[in-house]
Amino acid sequence: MPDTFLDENKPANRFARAREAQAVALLEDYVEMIGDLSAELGEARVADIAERMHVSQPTATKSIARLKREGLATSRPYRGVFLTDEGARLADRVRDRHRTVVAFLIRMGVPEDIAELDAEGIEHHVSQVTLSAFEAVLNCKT
Amino acid sequence: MPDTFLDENKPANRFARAREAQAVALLEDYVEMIGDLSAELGEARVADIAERMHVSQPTATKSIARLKREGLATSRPYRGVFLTDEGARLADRVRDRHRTVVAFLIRMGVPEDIAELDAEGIEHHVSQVTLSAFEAVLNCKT
DNA sequence: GGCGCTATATAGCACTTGCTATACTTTCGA
DNA sequence: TCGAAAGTATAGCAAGTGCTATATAGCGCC
Repeated sequence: MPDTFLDENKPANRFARAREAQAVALLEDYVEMIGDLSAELGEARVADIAERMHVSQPTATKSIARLKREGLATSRPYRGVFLTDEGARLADRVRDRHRTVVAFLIRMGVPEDIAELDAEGIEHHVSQVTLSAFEAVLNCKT
Repeated sequence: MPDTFLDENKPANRFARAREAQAVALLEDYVEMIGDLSAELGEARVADIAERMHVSQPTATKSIARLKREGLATSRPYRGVFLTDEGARLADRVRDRHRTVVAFLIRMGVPEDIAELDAEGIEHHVSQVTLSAFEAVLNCKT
């Protein structure tokens, strides 16, 4: 699994690409969440992850299993979940991207609460090129 | 099923909302595609839909069945697929929204081909408020 | 009119992401 | 220390979206 997901692969067409991005979106959300919890509480417990993701605890466990399969996290039974180096890098990138998208939407005149909601869906589909364009807008046109 | 999907429901949080949008995205893509094919060829055949969506023909059939369940399309065995009034309205809205998002990204400096790719994923997560903000940018700042 | 090609439908499988119910471990207080 | 509460894992189910393989219907051509 490459360090960056979306930008490497070039699926057949825009629909296939969007499907690809959607499959990765969940992983990105979980990784960011685990990173946040680790920073806040020192560790990420399954129960906390489930609560914040608004899913049941077994659902969280199942998704965490996928994170482990993908090499993004580790965990031992009845212990907390920890990000691998790769997972931590992904979490940082996801968090930065989220902040950029939210800030960009707000700059475009979108109310903050709606910017936050929309960004959660949009961010997973923003390529590096588009993200850079957003950053350019944020930096230049004060 | 309301005429507009995303903007009506208010799921528990941003993650639930993003999941909601994702479930609707496929329907939107199919509906838009069927609308396009009907306009171009006079009717939308399963084989053409499958080809353009880059999925197998049985997969297209299954998704069309869901469209029919949701009241967005109709079809008789071994005949073409047709949009209901509601489906046609949705198709129009989806097409307009897609155009707006693409145009907006291009205005932000994103190359056209990348704008097209990213828009396919982004558009399904753009609320009416954000879409209006995009339109405002397109109209005002010439 | 019937034969074959094409289009469509159906069956059956895999995987993902949800859920509830239940079993098991850990932890903490009495 | 031991038992209950809390946390975690597992089992089993549903729905959605993919796929391949196969059956069936429609259509055109001889």
